[in-house]
Amino acid sequence: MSGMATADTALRADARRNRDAVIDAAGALFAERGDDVQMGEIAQRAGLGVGTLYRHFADKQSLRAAIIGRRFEAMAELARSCAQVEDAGDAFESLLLGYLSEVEKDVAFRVALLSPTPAHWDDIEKQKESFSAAVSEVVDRAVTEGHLRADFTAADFILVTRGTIANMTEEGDWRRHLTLQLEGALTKDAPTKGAPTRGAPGQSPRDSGR
Amino acid sequence: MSGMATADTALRADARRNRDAVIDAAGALFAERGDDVQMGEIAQRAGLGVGTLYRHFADKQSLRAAIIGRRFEAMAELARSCAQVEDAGDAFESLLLGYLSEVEKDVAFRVALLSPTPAHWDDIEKQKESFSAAVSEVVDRAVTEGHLRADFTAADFILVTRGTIANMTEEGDWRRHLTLQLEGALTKDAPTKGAPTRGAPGQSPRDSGR
DNA sequence: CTAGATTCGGAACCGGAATTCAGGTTCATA
DNA sequence: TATGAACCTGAATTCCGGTTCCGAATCTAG
Repeated sequence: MSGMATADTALRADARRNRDAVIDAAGALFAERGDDVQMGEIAQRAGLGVGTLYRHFADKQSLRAAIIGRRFEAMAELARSCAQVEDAGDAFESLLLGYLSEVEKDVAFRVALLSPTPAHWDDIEKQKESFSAAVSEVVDRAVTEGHLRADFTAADFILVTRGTIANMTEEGDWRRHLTLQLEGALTKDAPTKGAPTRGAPGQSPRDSGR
Repeated sequence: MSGMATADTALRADARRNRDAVIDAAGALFAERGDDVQMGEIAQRAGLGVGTLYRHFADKQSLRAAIIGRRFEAMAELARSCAQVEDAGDAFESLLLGYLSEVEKDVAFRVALLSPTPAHWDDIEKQKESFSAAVSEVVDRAVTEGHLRADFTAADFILVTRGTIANMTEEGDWRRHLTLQLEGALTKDAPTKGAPTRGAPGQSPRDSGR
């Protein structure tokens, strides 16, 4: 029931240093180009030989898992910290925005978030749950205080963010999408935008985005 | 109407038959397992040798493009047909639901919809535009008649559907996500759920076309 | 029915990327 | 400092799936 993960196994000083270098290099590269990065490139960027990567990670898959794991860990951390924020609305907002802006920086993470979890990932499944729990806290509080529709849940948070993430591409502007979703998710007063419900005097159909 | 793409080039009878077989096989396989299907498997399922696939398509990429192209074509068709529906609300609803339920059946199509278009795809870009135009018609009409928020556009339709598609996975239930989005996108009455605000005519389990 | 062009089959070929491994090198302890 | 375990390197190897190639099989015009 304890130190199981990767950590403390008394590595030789240089070994640990190198392992970290690998993680950094891989993290950066994956974040930038997703999965299409080759082991050789990672090694190079870390200033090491490929063999070294394999001394620390069984295979590419494991390396990636380690990287993604970190991200999840960080997100769980973020969620926990947001759960401490006084105002429920602020807590929710900072979680939502914080999460998304973090995700925005990492292609590989995005891919991981959009694809069904690859089975053997179950140690990451842990982190996910931890994250989910914290999110739940924040969401529930926001619901209770009337910032979100009464039936909104942590699962919905995932749905909404996943949707937004799917629109983090060249053309599709995810903030717009988020707004669209929120103004339905947010409790009905929505001061954010001026979305007039009333009669619709002719609006010009040909109207480009912003 | 006009004969367009690759079609009628006077192929030997059996050749055309085989080509169709390839398209069917590939279509089914891609729809089921996305990109991780090998040429050999497609050939086998079509009851042909790999060589034959290459007689009809330059490479795997082209084959896939052909398949995806069909789907887009079909969607454009769907959109055009929905544009004919009398009631603007019904038109929008049937387009939205029709589109999504079609997409739901095809993994490869989903992937194509979520990933940035691979450059050389430009003949597909055509179909996309055609689709987009028809969607625009439907959407604009729905907006004018007050079924959708005034600033809703065809681009938003893409955002919303893409978001929904991203949630077409094992656990995440996309219908719920769609509801969440709609109740913000739809003009402000939304009584569907036990939301704290007032209510008006609903809109969730509507009828389906006529 | 026959010749010649088309099309088919599928084993062999290839390129690219992950993974291995046989030394050389570096750390840490006595 | 000396010594051996731990670690590193990177060329060689393995894997894997797309693509090619050409004799064999099939069509169709005449």
